[in-house]
Amino acid sequence: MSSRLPAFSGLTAFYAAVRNGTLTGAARSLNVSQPAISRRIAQLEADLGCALFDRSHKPVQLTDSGRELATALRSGFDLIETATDRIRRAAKGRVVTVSGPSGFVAFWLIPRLGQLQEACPGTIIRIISMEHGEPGRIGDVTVRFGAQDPSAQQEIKILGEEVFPAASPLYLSRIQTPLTPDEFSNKALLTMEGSRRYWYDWPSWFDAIGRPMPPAAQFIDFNAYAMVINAALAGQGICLCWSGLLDTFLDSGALVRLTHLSAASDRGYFMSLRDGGAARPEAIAVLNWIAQSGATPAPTAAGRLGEQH
Amino acid sequence: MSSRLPAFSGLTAFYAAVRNGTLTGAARSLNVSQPAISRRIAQLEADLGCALFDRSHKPVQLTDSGRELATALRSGFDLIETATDRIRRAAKGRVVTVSGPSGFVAFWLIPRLGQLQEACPGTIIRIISMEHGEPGRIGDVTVRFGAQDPSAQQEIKILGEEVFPAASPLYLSRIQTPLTPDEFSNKALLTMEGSRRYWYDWPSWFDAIGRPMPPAAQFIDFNAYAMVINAALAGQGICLCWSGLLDTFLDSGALVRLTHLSAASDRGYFMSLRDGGAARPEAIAVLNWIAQSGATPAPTAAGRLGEQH
DNA sequence: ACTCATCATAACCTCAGCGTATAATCCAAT
DNA sequence: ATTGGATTATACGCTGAGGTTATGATGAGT
Repeated sequence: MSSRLPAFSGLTAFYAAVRNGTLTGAARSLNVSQPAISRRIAQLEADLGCALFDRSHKPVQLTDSGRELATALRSGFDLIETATDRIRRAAKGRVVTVSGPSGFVAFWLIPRLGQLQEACPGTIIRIISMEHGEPGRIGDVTVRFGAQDPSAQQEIKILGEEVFPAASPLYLSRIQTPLTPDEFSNKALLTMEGSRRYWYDWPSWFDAIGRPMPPAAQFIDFNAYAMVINAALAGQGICLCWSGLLDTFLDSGALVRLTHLSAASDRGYFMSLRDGGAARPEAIAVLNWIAQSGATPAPTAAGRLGEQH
Repeated sequence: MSSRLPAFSGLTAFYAAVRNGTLTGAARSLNVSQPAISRRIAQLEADLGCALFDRSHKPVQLTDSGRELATALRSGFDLIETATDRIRRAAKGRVVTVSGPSGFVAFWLIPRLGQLQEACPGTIIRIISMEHGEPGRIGDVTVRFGAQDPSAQQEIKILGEEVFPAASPLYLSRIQTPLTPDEFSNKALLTMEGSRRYWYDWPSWFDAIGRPMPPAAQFIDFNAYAMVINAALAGQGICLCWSGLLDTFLDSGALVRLTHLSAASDRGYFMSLRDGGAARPEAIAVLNWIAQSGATPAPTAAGRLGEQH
């Protein structure tokens, strides 16, 4: 590009003044101070060698040269803005956003991200971790944990809730093994702080397996499930594991299941498309891949979304 | 303008890369370093959400998005550049550049600039001060000092060379007045340093009036006539005055002519149009105004340029 | 395998361009 | 004619955006 084009800071300041009617209005619209606009336009006028505004009036009025430049800038900027908008939308169309509870994201989704990317070339996966209770639906594909909601739009259950205790070999090496639930007294039990009974915690787990809560258990609280698991992996105590969520750690032996006993409910991880039937094909492809990779073998009666017969 | 337009620093860097074929070539053409171009384009790509160049090749190749953006930028920048070029040329057409010896500029032309502007509304007068010996012709209207050049294109003599000594009242109050040339001994004579005998200096002035150079005169040298006159105005000595040039100071009494004796030659200030008969009307108008304002009443035989019967 | 050109990134530096303060000026209302 | 408010221009001080250099990674040609 020739150096004959003026500095764009001046052109954009000038054009903002044209559209806003005053230099003060241009400053507001560009989020700078009014003197900044004044100087930029003065520099542009020095470069061009003539006034673009008639300053014998307040607010300023365009000169003939200013009018000519404004027309060219409108056309030129519109061309560029239209092209960049199309490019941004095309790029955004290749982005599929998946949101879910932080535990699910950290321990189920992210470990499988490489496989997901390979399964969906050309799609950029964007992940948003959400805590329980955050409002609304964010992202093209949304995963939530909870009970089935019969009035909700179509959801796929990808993991049910089956919970059992586990600990790391490091922890177990410091205490006798195997450790049965009856022997949890005086043991460190890792738990989610501020639990709202939307999932099993230690008391409700023991209740579900029909055993009393062990006396003198020591609770260590965290405010995110990822921190609970990180503490368990570090050998700091016994955690509750959701079946299917921590398979990578259980399979690798980084965590060891402590008993065949488990508590189960009809809750689970449910996945849905924010836009339902109007979802983009890229989003449907991501949802289908997650569904077929989920530990729960049987999807809900709606089956795979997007498939037609 | 919407904030949706990307930063122009990125757009211009990208477009320069497209036109130059490589980022390195873009850096050269924009006079910045190659890393600066690299970062600017990276920021643009982050804003747009996609790659504009395919970097698995050297040099880089445009992606589909890059090609689309390049097309839009070519059109948009061309519109803007064409408009700004027209505006610059129109503005430049209103500019008439007058060049002349620094003494003439400082003491004759600039004091009359207000009147000239009033006589030529819509014309921007641009003045270039030149020292003797500088090459060529600069400016639409050129004033030179020297002898008439019969082979030169049409010139108007605006001031002849008639030279006499003068001093300020401040200086004269410190010495006896009136001061005749015979009494210049031991007086401070202000002179142009490095005089090349193209105009009167003190020795040649005394020779011209048929009197001996006064012994024991004290010369104070300056390298510009304007400095000589400023020193005289400040009461530091006696200067040589060119008639017609310093009328404003003589008329106001800031300088006082010391003798009716003067030296004269056929040299003088000659004015011409760089473009001769092809000069723009604005330039012709400026030349005519200067000619009619000059102290020399009779122009050369060619008369006023640009006048038709 | 080697060499060269091209490109990306880290670390450091500085001045272009910002904001604030304030004065000048136009315009509408009184 | 006066006044108050809005708009614009300019001086001064400050800082972080964007430059540079150094250097490593990588593609392409030989």
